[in-house]
Amino acid sequence: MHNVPVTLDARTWTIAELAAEYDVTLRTIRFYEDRGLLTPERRGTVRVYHARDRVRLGLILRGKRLGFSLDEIATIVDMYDAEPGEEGQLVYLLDQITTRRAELEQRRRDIDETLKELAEVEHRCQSDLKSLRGK
Amino acid sequence: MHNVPVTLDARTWTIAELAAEYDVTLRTIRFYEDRGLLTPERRGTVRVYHARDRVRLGLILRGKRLGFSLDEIATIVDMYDAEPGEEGQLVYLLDQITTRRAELEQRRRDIDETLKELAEVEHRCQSDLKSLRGK
DNA sequence: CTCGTGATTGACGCTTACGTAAACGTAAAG
DNA sequence: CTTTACGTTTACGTAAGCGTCAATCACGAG
Repeated sequence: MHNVPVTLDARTWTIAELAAEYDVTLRTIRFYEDRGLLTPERRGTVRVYHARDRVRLGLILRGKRLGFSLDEIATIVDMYDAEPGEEGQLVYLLDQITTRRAELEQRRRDIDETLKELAEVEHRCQSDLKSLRGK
Repeated sequence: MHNVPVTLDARTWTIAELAAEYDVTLRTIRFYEDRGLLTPERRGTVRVYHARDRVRLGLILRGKRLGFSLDEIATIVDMYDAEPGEEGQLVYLLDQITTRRAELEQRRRDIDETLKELAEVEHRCQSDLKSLRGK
């Protein structure tokens, strides 16, 4: 079903390449590894990042933009490549999804309200500007 | 235009009431005051919160849910009750609004993508569950 | 061999956003 | 007057999320 070819897609990245692409520091990437969010291959002592790591980094940063903590991001990101596993695991995952979805929908409501109010402030500003210039 | 009656709406709140209503600690509310986000009246040494403060607290917490830092929240919240002021100020405000709107719209895109992907994971889980039970 | 480039591991520092006492003030109730 | 409830300031503690050295290693080019 969701089996993925393992060795096709042989492209790899260095830590510096990923850092440049996503505009974060090496320190940040290594920190995410410390926190268990990334698990690059080691070739000797050096880190080698595969497509999987690259995708995960993208997910992590998106999670950050959404205001999740790294711990929360960990549980979210881990859902993406969870293996089928046993029933309990699946049920747990589905529960997590429900929770996260509720949070995200709340955030979207917050955003919409804020955008609406910003639009009002903007209108105020613009009419204030007009009456100031039209004076 | 946007003048508001000053003394109507005489209802006030204690710090504990606000804390209970918004489910935050007293410490948190006082901290926001330290950071200049709230400016309750003082009756002697005691803090007295008016409708304005209550609204601002709501805005602050919404900003937090959106993942803004308190500094960013400060600039956002301050836009809401900015006085007409001079032209430069208005232009600055309009610029801020543009910036914040762009951020919020990015966040909304992030949310929508995440929701979409969560839905996919959910489908996977459910079909996995079925094949596990139907087995 | 040596230099430069890019990588590594500590380890300490810093900011944000509060938590958590400690010590004290005040006002109404018993 | 003492207790109780609710408030206050001061101040140190802490977790998260990195920044910023410093010292070291590996390797290809000259």
